[in-house]
Amino acid sequence: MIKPVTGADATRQALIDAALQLFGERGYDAVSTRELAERASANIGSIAYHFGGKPGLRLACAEHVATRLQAQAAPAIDFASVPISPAAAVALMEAGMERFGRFVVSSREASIYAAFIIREVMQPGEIVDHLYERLIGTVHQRLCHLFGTATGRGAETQEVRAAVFSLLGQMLYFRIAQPIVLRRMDWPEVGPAQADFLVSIFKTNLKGLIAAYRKDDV
Amino acid sequence: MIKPVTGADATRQALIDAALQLFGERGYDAVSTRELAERASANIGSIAYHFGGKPGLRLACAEHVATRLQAQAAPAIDFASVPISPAAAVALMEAGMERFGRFVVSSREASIYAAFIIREVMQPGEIVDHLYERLIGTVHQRLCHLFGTATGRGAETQEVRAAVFSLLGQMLYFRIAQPIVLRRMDWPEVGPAQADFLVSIFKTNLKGLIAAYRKDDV
DNA sequence: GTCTATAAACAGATAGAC
DNA sequence: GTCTATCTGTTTATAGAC
Repeated sequence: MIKPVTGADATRQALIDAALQLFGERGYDAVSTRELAERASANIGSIAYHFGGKPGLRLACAEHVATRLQAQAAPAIDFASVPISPAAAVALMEAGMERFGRFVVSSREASIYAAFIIREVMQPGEIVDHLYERLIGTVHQRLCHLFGTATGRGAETQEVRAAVFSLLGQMLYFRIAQPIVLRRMDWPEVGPAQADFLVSIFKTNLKGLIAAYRKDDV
Repeated sequence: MIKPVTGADATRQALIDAALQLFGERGYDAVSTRELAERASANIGSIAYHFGGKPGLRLACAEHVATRLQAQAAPAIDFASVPISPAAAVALMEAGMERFGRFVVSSREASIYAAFIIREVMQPGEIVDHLYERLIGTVHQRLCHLFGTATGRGAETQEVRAAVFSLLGQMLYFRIAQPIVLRRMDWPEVGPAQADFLVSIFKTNLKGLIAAYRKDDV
């Protein structure tokens, strides 16, 4: 099965790329099918043909995001199901922050995905159900295993679950609120130097959180 | 100057209340003026009369949010300009987390404001400029003073600025992503018990962050 | 100030030519 | 598969009655 770089599949992918960007930037309802087709260099009818309509394109975007982010996060969390030592758990999380955190704050791809996801999360519906089951739930669960091991707590305690949300939430915030962050930090953009700095902040925060939740410390 | 509870001012306020809720829930572009007027028990023409049009109502919403949140945050940060001891700074921040954090995660008002703000932040324009100058910038600056004092660092260092964003970001995240949090935590809602728990999480995170950034520790 | 009628532009969906 | 023309409903803005 060879995928052609042009033709139907190319049009389909161009529509998803255009939709992810525009839905993320301005929200699903604010984007017209005409603008989507124009951005994708396709025609209006192609949306109905490939996805059945605008809602179908929205769901296809969610599937694309889930697949791509799952792949991005996999190296950092795939070892999360096997038993490991607390020190190894800490090392895995730091490596994950280094890799995934940098991706989140500096890549254009993550910018688009984060905006799409947060807009769906704010407007619960079938799309967010899909994202939770295919992406958010499993990633969070595996991170809980790592954080629970690192702190000597049960992976599925309420404290660990909430702490992992704190970790994920701050990363998402630095991505979503980047215009505000740039302004306050006096940065023109998030280039390599700024990404390095933010990754170091994430690591410091991670260390602080692990220390604060470590079982024998509380 | 006595404000009438009915008449022009009441209509104006009803429109702002309805707009804040609907803009936050579905986004500015997704809400029609007809629905706004209906929710506010007003007529469509009143939006043009009181605000000049839909964009004017949007700006009025931002002003209302900035004023209300500024008032909510004031008790926690108003002492932030006077010199205080590190221990006093820590105590002020913990008290602020207790008060403001509980307001953020459990009040309906904060839910509406947070959704409105995050949508504007994601779509930079004149509204977010207004919010930054009237609310975000000053609150962040004062929190930097507290956090800088608590950690023995300069209030305007990059590390302190970023750490304060981490603190604010996690609170905003728990509010914005509440549907996801409820699902993962197995909560039916954020009632008093859940709010207590989340506040305790915020406090633990604050302690962890302060410890991680304390000057003599790094 | 409040409310209604209407205008001009826009939306998504679809039938059908190629 | 691609593209266009068109249908039906909805959008914001506005003019004017009360």
